[in-house]
Amino acid sequence: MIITTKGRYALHAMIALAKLEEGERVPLKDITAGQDLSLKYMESIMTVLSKGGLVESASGKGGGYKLTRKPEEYSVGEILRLAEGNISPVSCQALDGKECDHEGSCITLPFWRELGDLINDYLDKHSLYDLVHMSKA
Amino acid sequence: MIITTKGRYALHAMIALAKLEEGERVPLKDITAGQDLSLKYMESIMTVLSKGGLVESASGKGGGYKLTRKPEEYSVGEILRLAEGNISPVSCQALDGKECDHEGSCITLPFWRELGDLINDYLDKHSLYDLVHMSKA
DNA sequence: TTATTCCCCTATTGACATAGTAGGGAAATA
DNA sequence: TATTTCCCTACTATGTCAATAGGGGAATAA
Repeated sequence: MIITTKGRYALHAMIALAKLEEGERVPLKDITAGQDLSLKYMESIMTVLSKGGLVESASGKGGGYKLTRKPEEYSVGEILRLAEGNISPVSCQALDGKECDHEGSCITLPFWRELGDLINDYLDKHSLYDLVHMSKA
Repeated sequence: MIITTKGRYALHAMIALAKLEEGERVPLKDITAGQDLSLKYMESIMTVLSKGGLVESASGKGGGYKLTRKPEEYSVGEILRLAEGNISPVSCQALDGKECDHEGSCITLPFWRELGDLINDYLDKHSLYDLVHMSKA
């Protein structure tokens, strides 16, 4: 599985934030509401998104999270790559080219590389905005 | 990881068979030669390929495996799907639609579905022949 | 008949990733 | 003062992947 629950939670959180009014913030507990997982787990995910600069956080009363850009300025790819760490269809590519050097070069490597590119292209050409408005189609 | 070592071993075995002369058979131990994994493990993979009709087997002395069709008549996709069981980028799709029915319908589902289709299309449009001759390019 | 080779089944192991839960303390801020 | 993010740690449970190992049966060619 390339995309795990972690990436999906991150994406759903971003979608939730994308639906807010300009300037509005949402605290963790409201993001988590509805989905049955602990605040703590969602917190760890939001922290990654925050450190990566995809969302902005504010402490204290009235605080919470909000997007740093407009929904159309995020690609699904960057969100997922940040949350997942690594998105690649085969393990050979995941590692820094350490594996698969037995017997010189692997015949299938370019094939996997192209597949990886294909996937990333797809994820990059869709924006968060697209995702939010997809259901309306 | 969508594609695991199992799928890759299967693919490499098929590539090895594709390089044979017409009618020639290769026993398990020759397929495994070079790669450092047990006969038994490779055997389990070959059994799947055989049951799936992708290769033909013959017992006894002089026996072994060979392709049932020409290399250009296999798509990489069918080989991988057979070996892996399931190739899909997200777990929601992997299950028989059991999950993700919380709250009616998931916004991102069509997005994942399209990604899955994209991947399968890519895998299906490349043949075993392509793979064998890729390195010569 | 004997060696070879596939076929099928079972058991076991180790490693690693995924998927969470839980708790506490510090700092910011309305 | 309450709320809320931030940051850290520890723990567990489950599952999948990746193999290794062993044994018995059946086909088949030399």
